[in-house]
Amino acid sequence: MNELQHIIALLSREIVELEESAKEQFSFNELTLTQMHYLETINHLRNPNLTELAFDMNLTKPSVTVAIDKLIEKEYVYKVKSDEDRRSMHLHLTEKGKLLNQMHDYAHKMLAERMITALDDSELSALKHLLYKYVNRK
Amino acid sequence: MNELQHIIALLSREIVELEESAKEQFSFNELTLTQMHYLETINHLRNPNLTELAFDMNLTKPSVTVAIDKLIEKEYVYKVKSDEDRRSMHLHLTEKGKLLNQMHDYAHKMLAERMITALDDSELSALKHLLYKYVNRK
DNA sequence: TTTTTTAATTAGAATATTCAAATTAATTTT
DNA sequence: AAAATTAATTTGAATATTCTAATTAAAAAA
Repeated sequence: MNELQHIIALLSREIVELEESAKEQFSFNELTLTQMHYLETINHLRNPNLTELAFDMNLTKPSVTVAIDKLIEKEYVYKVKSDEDRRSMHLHLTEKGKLLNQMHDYAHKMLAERMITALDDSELSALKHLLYKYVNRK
Repeated sequence: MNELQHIIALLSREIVELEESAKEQFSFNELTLTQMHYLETINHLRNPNLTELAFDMNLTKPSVTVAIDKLIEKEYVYKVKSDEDRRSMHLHLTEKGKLLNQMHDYAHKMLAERMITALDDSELSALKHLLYKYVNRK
């Protein structure tokens, strides 16, 4: 197999593991995997309305309505009626829901720290520069 | 925020997106998110028995028995009775279940290709070298 | 060899997840 | 202004997910 692809596979696996252990640190234990996925998607789409969320997740609107009701009940999400279209409800994460981001931050911080430990200053600066160039490609 | 951590966040997001779009390429549509998670974990643990799988996923054994029955029904998994302990059942992915790995490979290949496109030869070789050093740290 | 422990399963029940069909309320088209 | 469309919800139902308690069969300990 392509060597770069192999290295990416290892790195990718490490990121997944860090995210999973971060999830255990934070007390998201009261949420199912599916509910976590709803929160992730709401976060990623930045306050989508219900139709947008359903479309992105390949689910029907009734399914999403019911799922969101439960996340509202558990205080991870709240709805805001749109001013432009009074039929439309935008979904927001509550402070509790936003812990999700802290969880991701924690995982990313762990990886950054491991890189700092594993590489010396010049290597680290070179890696940072190269990854920076990659993620900011047009 | 730490700059390296920020770059890692972007890279991490990109990997997640590539994995998700790879999932759509392959026809795993007949599986739920949870069932995918079972397959991922079986793959990662390399043919665990039921007890090991339940422990790793923080679930009870009856829950896992039932979930695995469905994945066997759908022909993604099969069980093999252990020779060392005839009570124990080891879980294996079928050929259909192993498509999961091809899916991951596809996502990693996409990322590798994007890196090849975004960087020139010397940059790419430097990046490969640095990531190699990182993932192979003791 | 009898007792205890362990791996997995079965049974039965609660909650979660999802959908199609019908409804309500607001917006857009005619 | 009336008709058609659209966003979200409610209703009712099927399947998935999970658990506790009880059972079966094999292994380990007494």
